[in-house]
Amino acid sequence: MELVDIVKNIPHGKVMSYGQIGAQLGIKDARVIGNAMHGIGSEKDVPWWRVVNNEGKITIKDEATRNKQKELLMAEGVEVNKEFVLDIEKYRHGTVPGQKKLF
DNA sequence: GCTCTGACTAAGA
DNA sequence: GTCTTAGCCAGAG
Repeated sequence: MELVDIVKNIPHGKVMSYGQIGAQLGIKDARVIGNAMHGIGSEKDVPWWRVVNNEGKITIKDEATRNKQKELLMAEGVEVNKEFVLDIEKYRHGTVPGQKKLF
């Protein structure tokens, strides 16, 4: 199981948190996910934009990339604020058992 | 090789 | 409540 496989597994219009993905990978550091995600940012085969932090917020440093993610999410019907925040409880995918237990 | 940094998270002060 | 600290892993230099 790789990072890209999990990201690809996210259905259209849904999102997952870095922590969730990290949990499935057995990685205990969610930052790694984002770091790896930066590498696949150019990959159009991977819906990297469906990955946000645990608060449902886009915490990307690069403004251009952040803005692009917002657009892509909104294009899929995901409601994103101007603060780059979405309703994580509403759009979360993966139903992690005890989602905040692992971290 | 080793060190730094980071698209994070949870827990403690 | 907000702020700080620690945890821990993958690339880049």
